[in-house]
Amino acid sequence: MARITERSQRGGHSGVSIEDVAAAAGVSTATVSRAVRGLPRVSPATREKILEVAGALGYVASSSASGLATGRTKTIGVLAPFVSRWFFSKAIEGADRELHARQYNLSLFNLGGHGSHRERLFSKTMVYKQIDALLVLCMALTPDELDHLQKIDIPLIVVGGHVEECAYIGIDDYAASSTAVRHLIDLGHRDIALLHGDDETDLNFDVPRVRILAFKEVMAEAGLPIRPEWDEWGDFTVRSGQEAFRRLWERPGAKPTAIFCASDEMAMGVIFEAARAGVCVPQDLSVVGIDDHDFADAMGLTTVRQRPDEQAELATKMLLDELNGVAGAVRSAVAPHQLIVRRTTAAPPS
Amino acid sequence: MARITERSQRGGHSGVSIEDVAAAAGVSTATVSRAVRGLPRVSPATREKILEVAGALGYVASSSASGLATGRTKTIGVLAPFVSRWFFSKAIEGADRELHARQYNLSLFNLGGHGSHRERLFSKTMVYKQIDALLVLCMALTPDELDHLQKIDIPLIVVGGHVEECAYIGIDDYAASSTAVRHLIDLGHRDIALLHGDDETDLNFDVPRVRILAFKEVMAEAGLPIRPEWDEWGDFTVRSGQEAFRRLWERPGAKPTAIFCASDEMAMGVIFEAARAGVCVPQDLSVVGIDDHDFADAMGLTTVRQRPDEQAELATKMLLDELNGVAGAVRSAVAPHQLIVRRTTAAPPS
DNA sequence: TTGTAAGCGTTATCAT
DNA sequence: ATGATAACGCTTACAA
Repeated sequence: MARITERSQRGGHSGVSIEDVAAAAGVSTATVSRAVRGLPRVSPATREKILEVAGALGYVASSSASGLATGRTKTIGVLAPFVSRWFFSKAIEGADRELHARQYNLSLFNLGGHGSHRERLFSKTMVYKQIDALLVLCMALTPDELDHLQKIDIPLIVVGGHVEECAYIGIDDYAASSTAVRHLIDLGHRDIALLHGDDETDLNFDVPRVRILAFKEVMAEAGLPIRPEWDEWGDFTVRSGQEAFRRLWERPGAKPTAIFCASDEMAMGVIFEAARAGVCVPQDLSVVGIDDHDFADAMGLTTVRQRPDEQAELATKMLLDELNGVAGAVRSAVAPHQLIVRRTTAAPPS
Repeated sequence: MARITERSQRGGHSGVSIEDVAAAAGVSTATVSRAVRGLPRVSPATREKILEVAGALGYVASSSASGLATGRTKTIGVLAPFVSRWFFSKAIEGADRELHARQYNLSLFNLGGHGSHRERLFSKTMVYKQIDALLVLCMALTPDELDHLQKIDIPLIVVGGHVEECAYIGIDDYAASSTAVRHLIDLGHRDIALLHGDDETDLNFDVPRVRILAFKEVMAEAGLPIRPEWDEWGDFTVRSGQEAFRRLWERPGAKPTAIFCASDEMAMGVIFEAARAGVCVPQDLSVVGIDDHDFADAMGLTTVRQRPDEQAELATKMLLDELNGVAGAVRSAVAPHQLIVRRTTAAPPS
């Protein structure tokens, strides 16, 4: 009682508890709890009064307290190797949309690509017991990490790439890549270079491999040669695209008339650098990417569109459904992709 | 006791509590608590044993429980109008770095630009009582929202723009803009267009205004005319830069020889569209932006660099220091900027 | 150095 | 429909 008074005198707002509301409304805390959560077994009159009092007092439940009582934190974790790259920022946006629409919080864990503070995150208190479910964005997990997550035993889903034994949402990378390469071939290209993603780094795991495979098989299918000296790699960034182009053009010998890039950012790097080198796109060189990055339209980049935000949104929905008791809500699904032909691809010079 | 056994049989890992550890180590929960948190008053031997047991059991404290007990959630909230735009994603990255390095969690709230689910976020349970401090990224707050935040009474800081009565970290927008415009003037330009940020939208609040002001004053100072028909606006996106360029070039009459853009993304839009229109940059048109976006280097964009990640990192540090008892740790500070001359600016055509 | 026990603010189970 | 009351798992005086 003394405490309640103290608080009221202090100016209220800061620490009004359910008890304060109960006292002010002349009911028990149990009733307040039901009322504010919209649960049944509260008479309309009581509910109204409680809501009014609660509003006036600026009451909002302590998440720690209800978390303790219910065992659920109402927040889901999002694990990402980067946040400022297109795919990831879009995915985060999508997850956030769904999460906040359903009154959940989003706890972001940026692993920073190459296992920097990575170990700490997994083995320590962080992820664990702070979240009800986990959304993993496009990154490989070590067996250890996987094991750890398994033990935590919370709903888990990965977006944008396959992880063994985990449900995942993503496009059909093989089909998407094939589409892009075939587009080039249909245009009449025979000398096609490949700019694939880095295989050494841990992120994007087998996504790069699948894209490489698709390229090779489609080329072979069409009876076209695959030249090792036209097989370049990058790490999905613009800069690596620039560097790849430079290496390609500095090397003596014939030049390709087209290049298939495993991501739009790399494709853009190629285009920027081609412009500097006086190589005209698409007259001298056709460029196709994958993603449909925000800038792709402005640059006229031909690409295969995917929507990471929608993928993440769907994944989040599944997680939340699972948490709400829908058993089996979390399941793998393949997201759509679509070839978008713009101005960086054309028939090869004759 | 019965419960402990049940749990152990269930497979352990999922719900080991401090009591389980205490029992297994033959000490009290108080001692375990001290030991795992590295507090003094625990003999080396006991500590070692406890840590060992805790490790074996896979114990990690429940954040809800300790949150309840201590009144601190160990998470700070980050409010952003967007997450997939350069400034914001970089800032989030910076905040995350500092936060996770100091064992804090980052709870992300994406307000989505124009007050969409915005009201809900502020007036409801979300932000409130879930976080120990708040980092606001470059957005205006309504008086209501401000009032609300004031009442919550947690450390607050804003990055990337001024909000009344709040500590903020950001570059000196006036100086940065002046530098950019002066660069153009020094190059010999007299016919300079302005592509400023949208004033109507709520984000970036007075940042646009300051940049406009700087442009006008520097122009006036140099005795240069400001033509209303060369005063275009955008919303900081590439697309809006493209549209602005189109409007500028479709309009009959003389064309500027240079354009000062209030952001790199808009500058890029201008450049892309100029290329399509056959206008050569920088021969026909010099373009300067602000930001030093990830793509700026690849495109050769002359710009004024700022580092949102470092700004957010500093802001976060201040917040954390304040939480750790350093009174007055949260204070306004101006972040550095630097003119980076690249290849989109040159002397005007003679 | 270590233990006891009283909170912390909710939720949930039973009664009533 | 409403109210006691026992958890929930941890922290923290205060004792020992």
